[in-house]
Amino acid sequence: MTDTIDTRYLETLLGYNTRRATLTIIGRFIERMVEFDLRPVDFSVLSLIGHNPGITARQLCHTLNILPPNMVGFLKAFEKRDLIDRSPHPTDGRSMGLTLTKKGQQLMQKAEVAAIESDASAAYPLSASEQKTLMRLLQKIYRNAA
Amino acid sequence: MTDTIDTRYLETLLGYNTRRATLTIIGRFIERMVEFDLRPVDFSVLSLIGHNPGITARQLCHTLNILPPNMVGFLKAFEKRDLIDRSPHPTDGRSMGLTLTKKGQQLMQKAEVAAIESDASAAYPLSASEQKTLMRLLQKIYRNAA
DNA sequence: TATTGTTATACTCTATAACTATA
DNA sequence: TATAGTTATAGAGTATAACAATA
Repeated sequence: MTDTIDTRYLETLLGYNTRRATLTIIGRFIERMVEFDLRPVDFSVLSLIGHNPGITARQLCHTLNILPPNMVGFLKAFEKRDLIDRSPHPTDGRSMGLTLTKKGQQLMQKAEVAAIESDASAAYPLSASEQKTLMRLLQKIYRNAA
Repeated sequence: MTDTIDTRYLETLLGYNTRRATLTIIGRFIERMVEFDLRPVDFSVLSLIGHNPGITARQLCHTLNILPPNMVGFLKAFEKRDLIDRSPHPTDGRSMGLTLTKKGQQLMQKAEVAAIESDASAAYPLSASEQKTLMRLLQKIYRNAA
């Protein structure tokens, strides 16, 4: 490994750069979430339930691009950990409305603060204005996707 | 699915935004590479071999963060497709120097052009100057990772 | 003793088919 | 007939342990 590897071509590719940055940021996030026993997908699901009480599994799947069969296990595990409640949906007998339990709320309150801290630490080489710009440009890409 | 889901908190997170943008860009890349029968990881490996003739498997693993046992199958498949050659390493009898075959060079010449086109199409909502800025900010994040 | 490449294997993540209960 | 949730299962992708050959 004394030779230097030429990665200049790959570094001209947007996909390569976004992927590397994602790995850096998510890697840090994973470490930070160990204390809450949450993986990134757990965090996203619970955060959405917290901010959208009564949301259904189907809506979670659609929003987070998770296939329904893969959501089942997540929700089961959250229920077992007493982080969520499932109540009959008011108008649709097939669905269950999902809410955070008191324990779930307390966990996510701390986890969401930690997530913001983790992000900030990953973005520390960037100024506040650069961070704002970066978010704006990233959102432009995935919102305008054809 | 008539209700709107509130994703505002998640959208304040850098990790969420980079991941969503990565999925958009890589998704497009995957489609574009179908005609070359290359997955993203195949493209990265072959591109590095092309730009670094004589590179070893270990160097590829280190550069692309791939574990050695998982590289074995990739290289076997490339050899079977007559895309790479393995020659004895000049100074280290344990290693093999990897190079692209003529066929591999021809494939990657086209694939690298297609990759740039795919990137450009994913980045079309951004001006040229915004694209340059985005790359710079992303590189700042993964290069300065603590 | 350490490193390269390899085999075998396990674990996680993601994807598909098919079923039930309800709309 | 279509949709929400579920089960079972298959396929990628990623991880660890252990080995032979070479440094």
